Amino acid sequence: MEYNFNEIEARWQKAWREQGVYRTEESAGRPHYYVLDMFPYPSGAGLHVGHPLGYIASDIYSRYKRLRGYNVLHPMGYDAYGLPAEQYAIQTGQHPAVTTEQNIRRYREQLDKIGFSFDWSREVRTCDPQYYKWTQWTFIQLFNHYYDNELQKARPISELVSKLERGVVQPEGGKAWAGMSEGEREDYLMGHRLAYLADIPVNWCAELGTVLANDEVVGGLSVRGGYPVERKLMRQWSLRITAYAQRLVDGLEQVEWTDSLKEIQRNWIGRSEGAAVWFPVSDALKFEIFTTRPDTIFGVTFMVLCPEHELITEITTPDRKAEVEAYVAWAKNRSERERQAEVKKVSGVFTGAYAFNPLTEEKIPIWVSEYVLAGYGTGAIMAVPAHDSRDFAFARHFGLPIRQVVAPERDAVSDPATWQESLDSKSGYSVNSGFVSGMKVKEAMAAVIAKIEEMGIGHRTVNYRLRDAIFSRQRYWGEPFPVYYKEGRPRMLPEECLPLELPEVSDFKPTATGEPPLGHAQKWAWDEASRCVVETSKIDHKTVFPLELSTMPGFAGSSGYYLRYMDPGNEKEYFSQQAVQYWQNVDLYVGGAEHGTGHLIYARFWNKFLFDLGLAAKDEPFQKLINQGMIQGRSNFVYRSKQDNNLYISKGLVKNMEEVTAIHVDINIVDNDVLDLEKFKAWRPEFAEARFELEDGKYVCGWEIEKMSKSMYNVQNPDDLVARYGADTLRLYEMFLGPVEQAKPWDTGGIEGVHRFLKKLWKLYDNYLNNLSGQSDLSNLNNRSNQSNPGKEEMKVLHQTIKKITDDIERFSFNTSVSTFMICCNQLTDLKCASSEVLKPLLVLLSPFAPHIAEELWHRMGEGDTVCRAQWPECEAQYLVEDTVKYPVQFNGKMRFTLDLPAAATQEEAVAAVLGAPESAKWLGGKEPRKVIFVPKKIINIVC
RNA sequence: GCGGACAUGGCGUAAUCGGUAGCCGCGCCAGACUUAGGAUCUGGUUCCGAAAGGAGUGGGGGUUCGAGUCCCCCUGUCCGCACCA
Repeated sequence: MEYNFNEIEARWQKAWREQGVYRTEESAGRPHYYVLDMFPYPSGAGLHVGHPLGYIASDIYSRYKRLRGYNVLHPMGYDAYGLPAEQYAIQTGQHPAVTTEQNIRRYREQLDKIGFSFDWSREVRTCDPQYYKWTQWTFIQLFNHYYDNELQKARPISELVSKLERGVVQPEGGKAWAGMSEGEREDYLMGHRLAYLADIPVNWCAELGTVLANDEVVGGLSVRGGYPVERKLMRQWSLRITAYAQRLVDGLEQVEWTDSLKEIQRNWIGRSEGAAVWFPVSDALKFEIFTTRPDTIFGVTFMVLCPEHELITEITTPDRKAEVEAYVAWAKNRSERERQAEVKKVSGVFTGAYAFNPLTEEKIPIWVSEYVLAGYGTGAIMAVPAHDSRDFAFARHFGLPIRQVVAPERDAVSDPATWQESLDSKSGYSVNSGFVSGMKVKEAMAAVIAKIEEMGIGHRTVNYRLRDAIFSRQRYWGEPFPVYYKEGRPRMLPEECLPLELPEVSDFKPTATGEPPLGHAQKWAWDEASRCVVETSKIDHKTVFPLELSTMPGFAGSSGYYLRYMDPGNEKEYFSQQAVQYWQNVDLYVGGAEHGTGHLIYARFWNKFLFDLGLAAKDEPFQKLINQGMIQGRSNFVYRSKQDNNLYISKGLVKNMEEVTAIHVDINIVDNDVLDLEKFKAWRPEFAEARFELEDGKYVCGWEIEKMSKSMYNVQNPDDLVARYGADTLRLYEMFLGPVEQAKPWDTGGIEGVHRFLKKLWKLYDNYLNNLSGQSDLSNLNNRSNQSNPGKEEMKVLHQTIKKITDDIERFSFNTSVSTFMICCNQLTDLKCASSEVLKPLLVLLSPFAPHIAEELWHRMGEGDTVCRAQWPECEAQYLVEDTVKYPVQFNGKMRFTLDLPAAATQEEAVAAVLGAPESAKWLGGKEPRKVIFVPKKIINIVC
């Protein structure tokens, strides 16, 4: 019988779906395991072969764990809110809900064809009101909580209020709680809520009409679309993720992620230890700076404020005023891109004012420069040009003094005027530094901190590079905020009124007045009395109030989705305690490393907050994480002659690339770099009249590795491959390509080999089944092996395979597993294996990788139940032991002969065998060997 | 500039503990069966050499009886961050 993969795969996919084979229920007593994929954004382009790479790997592991007796949760869903659907809507007027629904259907079809074991009854979509109800609910909780630095966890804001009322806590601003007005109190609390509204400098992208989070901006351009981004002060919702900075750093110790990804997160959080120091300007005025090098305080020769610093207008002397104002205005108008492009250009202006160094009592000039950032530390620095490269460049540019206070060796002082660069190293000794002179840098740091703490002018502190996450987007296609505005202040909707559903709008573009698209909504106002959404026209600011017009960003919906999978149908809670106590957290998370500074930080923060609320079971959401490598595209080119615009020259005949134009050609009309001429002519009208210069009768295309993208015609669609080779071949081939974690170009060159293996495997089983029914040549049967009595050789092959496959899966080395199967199949074919005791367990081993063919053969072998519910075979050690092993015997590292020894030979037996061998005599010459290195089953090494 | 990862045949890769480097597959070469082959099967395929033999895991050095693997330096590629005080 032929291996008819299309028929087999369709039939089993249907059967699995109808029987609910992959349904998962909580079941006490069974060990549980949660395998999660990063859910996809359903884009209009559909899946390409890069998407399933991680899904196949996680599917293999899920199926393996199930066969091992685990109750496995392996869900899938859609990250369905996002910019592309909305931009498509703006262009075509199609409602994002409609296009999203279409895309989801297409994704689902494509996913189904690959034979994944997802429990689709648990599907979540971030744009489903029953899902985003809980995104909104979490936002309200964030608003109603603050971070208690003593307890190191989130607590209800009412507790803070109570502490303030009892005087246990004093407001930082100086003004007492009791003396505050209602408004002042609300402002104060807003400064502590974990979700808060504030005027903050944001990344504003005019082209997209929205603000963006830091991880959505790269090099001053938006990640999506690559449009310019500028800094702008806007009133925005933010999440106080910085409150969790320390826990986000600490938590990395507990999880099994790659070192590189942990390092990416540590860098992003950017923890640095140092000191905060107050520098007085006058008796009434002082300002705070942050430094990681308190030991260099004796080397301060000027101070620098960022252009946004509030003190600038107060301290600037009248004669400098015009110049300073001009500089500040210039700096503020510069785009983010200009700033970043001109990082090396030094600019700045002197304010005319001076600060006093509290340790040296010197008068130090105060400057303003954009190299000091408003968003980090206090937006003000003490400049130590001798030991900081940026301060050094600034000092050189403006001719400011440079004073050495650290020397690489004790008293190795030189004239800084001769220096080419600053001495930034922390190894060395303090010099010219008063009471710390002569100390090592580390000791000097501690001593200076102790001194300033004693003087009450500063303290040890920690700073983070991480910024609070801006949570407002001026977009339509996102979760609405459960917020309305009363007397100019935000109010949360009552929890019972959730979800607050996204309203219909007439236009997805921002309004003429610059309001977000929700400004177009006819019905977008909150009636406090009837507690429902009413027409916008009814807003009277007495009983009917305006609702928030911005929506939540993409990371809102993806921050807690893994928890919702545990209990997706729950209408009363985000997820039940019963479910979360059973599943705990994600055991294995598979996805791309590009989410390292976005989703993976936000989700950890979200989870930690829910953990503080007593909802999440674990502090960290993702125990083990595997980053699948990106699959790049392999583009093909044709070469058009520059002389003759209809002449296309085969690659080998192109003598000079100057004479031709390389044109991207659709990889679907190219096979093994050979162009299909007829399909090429039919591809696009301009090629209809094409003529070719062929080599050996073929047109050979050029190729290059590029990003997989529509515009380069190099997108490999999995459906075509499934139709041509079957899902099992695709699954095996994607794994065979190389380690899951590694980035690699997509190349169909080797897919035939994998497909050939499945055909051989099919034949192996087909022969066995034919022999059973006596339809074929019985001489194929091996004497040593029949159905009830497998030969020892076959058992050896089987058990070696069990061991290898089990080890491979445990360490996620799926590419080597595929090789192992090929070897096993070849060996069993050579042995003419005809024993169900060997062939059946092999199908169980194969089923995580190639579930359809395994299932089909499993049934043909007479099994009733699905192979998915079989038991993973145990490896029996007796079959792994070789009777004898050939040992290469080496003298002084040079191999001279081999010896047959029992596999279980000991050191003594090995030595005796070597000494007894006639070959030894000439090397040892009767002497005892100096040393014998014996590696069981591998090698005997003799040192003479 | 800072941080991280990687470097093995013509290609994708393997070598799990420091122990015969190159498994498996692609490609290529030769052969078999065929009217035919983009089907199937068999054998070969790191490089140099007719062979014997020699060289060999980006380059240089070190540790070791023994290094693709460990340490130091260099080169190259990829990724992350980037005026973060």
